[in-house]
This record gives sequence, structure tokens and C-alpha cells, in this order.
Amino acid sequence: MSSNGSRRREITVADVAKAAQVSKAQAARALGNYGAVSEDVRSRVLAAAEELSYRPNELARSMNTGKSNTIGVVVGDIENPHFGLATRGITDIAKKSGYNVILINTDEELTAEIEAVQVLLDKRVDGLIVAPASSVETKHLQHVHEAGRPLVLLDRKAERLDVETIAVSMADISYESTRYLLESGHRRIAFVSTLKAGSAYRAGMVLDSSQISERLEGMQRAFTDIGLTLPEDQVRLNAGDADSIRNITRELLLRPEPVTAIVASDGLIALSVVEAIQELGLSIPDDVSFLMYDDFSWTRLTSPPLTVIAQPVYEMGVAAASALIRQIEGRKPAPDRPEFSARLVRRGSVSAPRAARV
Amino acid sequence: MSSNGSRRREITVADVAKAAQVSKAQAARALGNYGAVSEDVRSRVLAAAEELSYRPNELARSMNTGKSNTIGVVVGDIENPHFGLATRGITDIAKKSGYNVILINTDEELTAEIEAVQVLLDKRVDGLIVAPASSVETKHLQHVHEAGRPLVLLDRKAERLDVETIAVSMADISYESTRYLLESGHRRIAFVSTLKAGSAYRAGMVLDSSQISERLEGMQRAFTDIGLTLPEDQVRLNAGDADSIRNITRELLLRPEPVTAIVASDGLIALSVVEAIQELGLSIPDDVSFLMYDDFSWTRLTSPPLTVIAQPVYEMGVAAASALIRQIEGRKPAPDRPEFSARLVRRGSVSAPRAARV
DNA sequence: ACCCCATGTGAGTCCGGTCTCAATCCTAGC
DNA sequence: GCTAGGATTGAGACCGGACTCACATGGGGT
Repeated sequence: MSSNGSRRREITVADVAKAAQVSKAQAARALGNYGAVSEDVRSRVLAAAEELSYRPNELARSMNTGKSNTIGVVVGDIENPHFGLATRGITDIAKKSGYNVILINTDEELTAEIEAVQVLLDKRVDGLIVAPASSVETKHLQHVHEAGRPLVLLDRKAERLDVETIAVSMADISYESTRYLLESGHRRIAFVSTLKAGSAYRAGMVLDSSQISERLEGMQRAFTDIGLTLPEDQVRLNAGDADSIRNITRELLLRPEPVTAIVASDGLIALSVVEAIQELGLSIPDDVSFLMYDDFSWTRLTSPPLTVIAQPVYEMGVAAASALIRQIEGRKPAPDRPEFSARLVRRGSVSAPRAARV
Repeated sequence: MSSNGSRRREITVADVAKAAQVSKAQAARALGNYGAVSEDVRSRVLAAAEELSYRPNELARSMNTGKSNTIGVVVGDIENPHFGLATRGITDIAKKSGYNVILINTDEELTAEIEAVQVLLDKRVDGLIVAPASSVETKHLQHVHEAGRPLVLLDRKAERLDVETIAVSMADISYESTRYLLESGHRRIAFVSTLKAGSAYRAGMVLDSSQISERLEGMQRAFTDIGLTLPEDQVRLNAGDADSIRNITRELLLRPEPVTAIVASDGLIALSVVEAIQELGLSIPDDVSFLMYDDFSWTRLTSPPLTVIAQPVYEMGVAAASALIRQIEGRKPAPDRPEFSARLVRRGSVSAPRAARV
């Protein structure tokens, strides 16, 4: 064991015992609040501990008890208020049950997620809530499950993995919102997402994210209802940064048959798409209608306010923490899984396409 | 020690040693990469470890080494992209130096911050980066410092505490932006903040946040330059939730002598103030000019785009992590502290007040 | 006085891994 | 073959606190 030069050695139970003139076992009992200890000894120990500013070493405690009273949360993008709100829901429930919450951010990188999961497990957190970066590459999550470690997935499903998952089914809301666009007269509807894929979108291709594949499935279903097919070149993946989003938006809007509506798959996409629309001197919804996933406060402040798909993010965080704590404490899963559904919030960013307005 | 019923016992160094038919000490050396071990033994141990899916117990390691290779970050509001971006800067640097970052969110509550600091210390993180909720109540941070634990403050200063602090001096940028408003003709300029205070603002009162007191100092200085005084009733603190922000905004704009400009002290205040202005049927900047702290992507999408004060948040996160790692590794503080300054980004939300346009 | 029961006490073990140091082994040089 | 030095090995101690169990003490009942 090496010692950190400038660090004072921490006060231990043995130090407190000596100061209180009791045995180490008595001091440990009083400080750890287990076993039996007389009131006289207890008060002397607690006084000595306060005098010495004793703080327990949680590492030692966890090694002994096999519990850390800590929940590890792995989030994909800490800048996205979506995750911020879910985390708040998690933290509120965890606190009530006596658990601390520690977070690790992965920037939606699979390798970072694999590492974050390992770090938290190695630190012996009591359980994990993970928003998977990929619905397909889930072997690391499978190992967690097989090792009997408590695990709940949030927001995204993992294929071939029977783990409690708190997520909205995206297909239905996507179907509903695409129907709304189609009924407004739109036929050329683009969908823009950050999802990384090796090639341009092709109908039927397996996508890495359950979220995105469900959205496309709902869109396709709405098109099928009117005897059409969702055009493949209007689904734009790999929109990884602001520049590529801008370029994609320009291309969609400046080509011979420009799209008349754009669906942004998340808040970051939306910001860049709306900015690109403004840079092109086009107006929402007169020149192009716009709809986005997730309801952020700022979507009400633009002119016009944006039509959004709102998810109950906080409640999902609450449900994820509740489910995880049940697992940790060995209780049975709740008999009825709460159903989460998203809502289409119609504001001002969708109207009939220009050619349809006679 | 209790055992968690459904949890498989984790594989230990001793298990690997037995499988590789070597001593526990040899196995530990090979797995922990310290001391000396022959290549033959090493490869047999590593093969056995892989076969058994051995994972180190970081709790035990940290107890022995006195190091966890972990940085704890205490943030005030995880939903605020300001902290998200700073955290990204911290994480980028930490990763490069071999440190993991774990976060705890406090919702800008002092008691939650005190607890978060304790939790992280008890878990024996190597050092802490804290964005203090209060510049005045800092005893818990002082204890950290006196115990010789590495500590860096981010974004907010702590009074009477000589700890490395990475923050922008708010007074100068506040002076500059208030000059800008005054030169545009504004005299009734409101400042709205979430800061909790026991009473309405009075000039000279001690505020809990260095950030806010510096901003008011800069405003006062700009008013003094033109022989005026910042009116106390135009400084509105305790804007704690959306309703109170809305009420404050209505009152400021509907009173006999309405303010002609509003300065929002952060992004959350700004969202609610702008929304309240819109609800009143007023327009920015024709009816009321608007300026806010921090440059978020959405501030460019409103009509008109908002004039903001931009801080180098990511770079501050980078600097905080660099400073902390220097402390942890016992190196001297950097000879030159990087200077961080905020910028006034003029967009479209400030113009001359209505009466001044002849 | 003796027995029984409840409560408190203290010594020792344990958690999983790191570190130290004496002993042993191996190799090169004389 | 012998010696010296470097490399490897293994036993035991240690990190700080939780847990176990035999023993001691005190009080009440017969």
C-alpha cells in the first residue's frame, strides 16, 4: 500500500475506540449501528467520533456487507435534457429508498458504454440503469444479466435480452404523427437521425437502435395505409454533427423535388435542422413543415412554436429506479408494468404543403 | 457479511490462481500488473482469468492502493446544458489521464451538495470538482481542503476559501452588457435570478452566489458611469420556478413604469421570461429588449435570435479537470492560470426602447 | 445459594486484493 | 565448481470495517 504524501491519514474505527476508551468492536457497533452496545458506550463513541471528525470508509463497508447502497446510471448524452429529466426521476426515487445515484456519460459511444458498465460493476454498485447506445450490440449487458447483477434498461430496448426495460413504443406515435402529416397533404416527408449506419437507408435494413427502427416502422405503416411507400432517400441517417445535419437539410430542401416536411429524431437534430431552414431563408410552416421528437421548453418559444412528440421522461426515470430497487431488494417485479406512451403536441410548425394550398 | 441471494459469488484472484495452478501472489501480480512474475506464469494466469471472466474488485484495490482513479463531479443542475458541456470537458481530460468521472446532481440544494460531497469522499474518490450552490456556506468544502483532499471549484467561487477555482469574472461582462443596454437608451433594466434570498434585493446586501453578486456589481458600475443608480426593485431574486418567473415578468412589464429591458441570469430563467413576454402579446425587441446569460443553441432559433453572454464552458471544464489531476498527482499548480472571459454576442433581441425612438 | 435468561463484550475471522521481505532459483562470470 | 547478483516465489501482514460466537455480567425466580 502506497500513501499519498499530502493526505492526512483518515480517522478509523480503531482511533475512535481508543479515544472513547472502548474496544474496537464496541466502537464499530456504535458507529455502524449494528449488534448490541450499551447506551453509555454508544454515547462516548459518538462523541469521540464527532470530536475526531470520523467518516466511515464506504469501500471497507461495501466489501464487508456486499452492498454499496448506490445505483449506477449510464446515460448517452448528458447535454440532452431528455436524459437530465430522466435522471431527476431516478434520483428522486433512489433518495427516497436510501440509495445514492452516480452517473457516467458515454456520448452515445458503444465502447464508452461498455467501459462505463464495467467501471460501475467493478466498483460494486448495487444495480445499473442503462440507456443503451445500441439495441443490437448488447453482449456486455447480457453478461451483467447473467451474472445476476440488477439491471434495468431505459428508453431503448436491447434485442435478445430479457431485461426489464422502461421505454415508450415509438411505432404507434410515429404512425400517428405521420398520419397527421399525410392528412395535412404531405407526401415527401423526411426523417433525419444521428443513428450511425454503414450505408444509406434501405427498407428492411436492420438498424442499431430500437428507437429509430420503430419510428421508421410507424412511418412506413402510415404510408402503407394510403397505398404508398416511404421513400428510402427521405430517411437520412448518419447525421452526426451540426455540419452534416445542415448539409442534409439543404439537400432535402433544395433538390428538384424538395421535401415538404421534416421529422427530426431528437432535440439536437432539431436545433440544427431549424437553423438550416432559417439560413436558407425558408419559413416554417409556409415553406416546410417541421415536427420533432421530444418536448423541450424552447420548442414553445420559436416562431411558430414547434409541433413535438412528448415523452413522459421523468416518469420513465421514476419507473426505472423503482424497478431496479425491486430487483436489488429481491422483490418480485411489479404485477403491472406501467404503460408509457408519447403524445403528439400540435403547435404551429405543421401546415399543408404549398402546392396543396389552392 | 450478508450475501445477496440471487447473486453469483464473484470470481477472485484466489480462484484464478487455483485454475492456473499458481500461488495467489503470482496470480495477483499478473492480474494487477505489479511486481515480478515469469512470462509462463503470467500467460497461464491471464488465460485462466479470461476463461473464468474474472473482474477485479475495485473496492479492494482502492483500499490497498489508497487510489481509485476516479474523479467525483458535483453539479448543480443536470438539466442545464451549461453543466453538460462543462462535464464533457472534464470527462475528455480525465479519460486522457486514466481517470473515470462519476457525477452527482444536487438541484442547486446546499444540503444535497453537502451530502454529495460526503458520499464521494466516503467512496474515496481521488478528487472532487464542485460547482458550489452557495458562495457563502462553504464549510463543508473547507473541510475537504483541510483534510488534504484534492478539490477544484467550477463556475462559482467560495468565499474565504483558498481553493483553485475555474470561473469567469462576471463583473466585467455584466458591466459591458449593461453599458450596451444603457447606450441603446434603456434606463429601466430588470435582472431576474433564481438565487434564493430572505428578502427583496437591497443594494449592498450579501448574496449567496458570487456569480450573481458580480453581475449586479457590474450592472451597478455601468449605471454609476452615467450618474445613475441601479433601481433595487428591478433586481428580482427568488425566481424559483416557472410560475414565479412568469409572475415577476408580468409585474415588471405591466406596472405603471414598465421596464424596457430584461436580463435573465440563466437559461431556465430565460425560457420562462421569454414565454411570459409572448403570453403578454409583447414582442422582443420592439416592446422589451432581452439579454440572457449563456449561449444555448436554441437562442439562435427564436425570432429574433437572442443576444446572449457566452461563457467558454467546455474549456473551463477542461481546465478544472487539468487542475484537479495536477493536485491528485502532487504536481505544482500550473504557473499561469488560464484566463476565462465571457463574450457579449449581439443578435436581435436588443434595440432602443420605444419612447426613445423618435 | 443456585439456575436461567437476556444483554453486552471482545477476540478472531473475513471481505479481495496489494505489499513486503526472506528464501529460493537461475544465470553469468571467474 | 563456486560465487554473486538479479529475478522469481510464497507466506504473512495489511487496508477498515462487519460479522460470529464463546464468554461474562447482571437480574429475576425458585
